[in-house]
Amino acid sequence: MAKLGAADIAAILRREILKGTYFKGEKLPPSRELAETYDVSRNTLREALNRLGEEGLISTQRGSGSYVQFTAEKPTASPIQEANPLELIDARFALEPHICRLCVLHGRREDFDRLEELCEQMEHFAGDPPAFSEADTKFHERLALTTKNGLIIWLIGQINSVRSQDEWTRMRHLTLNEQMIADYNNQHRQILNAIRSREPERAANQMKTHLESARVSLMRVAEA
Amino acid sequence: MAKLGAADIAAILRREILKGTYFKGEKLPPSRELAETYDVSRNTLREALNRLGEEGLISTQRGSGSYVQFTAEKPTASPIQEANPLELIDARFALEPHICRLCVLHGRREDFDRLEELCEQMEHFAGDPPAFSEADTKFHERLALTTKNGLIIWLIGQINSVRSQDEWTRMRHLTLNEQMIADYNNQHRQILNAIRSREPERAANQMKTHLESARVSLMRVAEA
DNA sequence: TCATATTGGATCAATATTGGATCACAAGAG
DNA sequence: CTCTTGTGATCCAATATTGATCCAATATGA
Repeated sequence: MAKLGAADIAAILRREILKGTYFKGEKLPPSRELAETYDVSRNTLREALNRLGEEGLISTQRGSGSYVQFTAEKPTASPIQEANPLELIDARFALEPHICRLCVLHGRREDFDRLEELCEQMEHFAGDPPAFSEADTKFHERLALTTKNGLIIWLIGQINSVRSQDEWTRMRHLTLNEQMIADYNNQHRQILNAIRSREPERAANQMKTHLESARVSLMRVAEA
Repeated sequence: MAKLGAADIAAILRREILKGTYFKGEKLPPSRELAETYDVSRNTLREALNRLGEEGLISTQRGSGSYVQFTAEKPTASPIQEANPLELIDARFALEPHICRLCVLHGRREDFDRLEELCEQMEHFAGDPPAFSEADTKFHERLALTTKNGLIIWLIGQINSVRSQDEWTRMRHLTLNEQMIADYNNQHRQILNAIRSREPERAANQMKTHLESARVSLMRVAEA
């Protein structure tokens, strides 16, 4: 990265403030610290702060610090909403295989029965992609619930609420022909069987296979 | 972590309240306790509470405590805040090994250099548990950043912001003797080496080993 | 009810941190 | 060359933080 000047630093900080990283009245890090963060001298950094001060974005008080004066429209937007489908599937690749392992550890009869039900639903909806897709989502949510780990359940919930989920769902429906659904149903069965027979690694691997199928079909659509 | 001041504490608590972590009327922990939690003097903490009081977010009653006055739009009920340390480590078990794989895929020279720096920092702080712990957190954050996956970075950020993180940190410091730190440093090196030599599975496995160590020492403390 | 513990309120001197200011020097652009 | 910009260093002045101690209001429980 090229060496940054006062104007660059001012631009960076200006964007941070306008973006809403800080609430109004919050204190910026000390000038010495910011200088180190951006790898410039404190003189340069102070010059940048002076410009922001002239713009009225911050006010700085000797001996105390610099304080944000600007009120952002929507403070702290969640970057989660901008995730793209490929990021999403990588996140699933991280979480879901291990979720399968935890299902083996913490799952009980009734949990497996519910998963069984959902499998049957999905098979029943083999000719109805939207209905199948809905049941599929429930199946993955149910897997998360079976871990009995509140944090993981929450994480999966967050992932499912990502806005790009819509796009993902749309793209998904494009790939969901009967053959694909049959494959997925088979994979879901494999996963459930592995969990039922208490084989954590096999369950995790079946999930990886499943996700890999999903990724491949996703990329095939993405190219088109 | 840089030393926190009254403005920082106020910012942290303000965000918690606005986010809806506390319900209206709920009592905040005693000032002495909060002071210890954030590792500041009670004077500083009281200064922070005073500011929140002037903003009308809380009201404090002498001899009784400080009470939240603000009603959050959506009382959140984010179950993430009640995660216990074991749930937390299971979530890490899910995410971090795969993060290592993604680091192999997406990491560049400069990413590895930064990780290298953090490794050196941790080794340098081998005799200073709090400083080591801080660098350790940064190392894991940096791994997430190296994936270049915004969603995963966000997920790790969420996990790190869990309130029980404090408890986890506290318990952690109990186990951090020099031997433990030496082990961790070795494990971090192994992880970094595996990533550098582009061996995704070895990197993931090293991370599993690392997390397993952490889990074991955590459970040892939990029993005591 | 009353004794005790807990909680917030307040003050003070010592120390640490922070922004303000200036200077000599170096590098690059015109 | 000259002018601009950034650097590193140093010192200063304003402010913040600390740790300790005591007080006052409230909560708790016998």
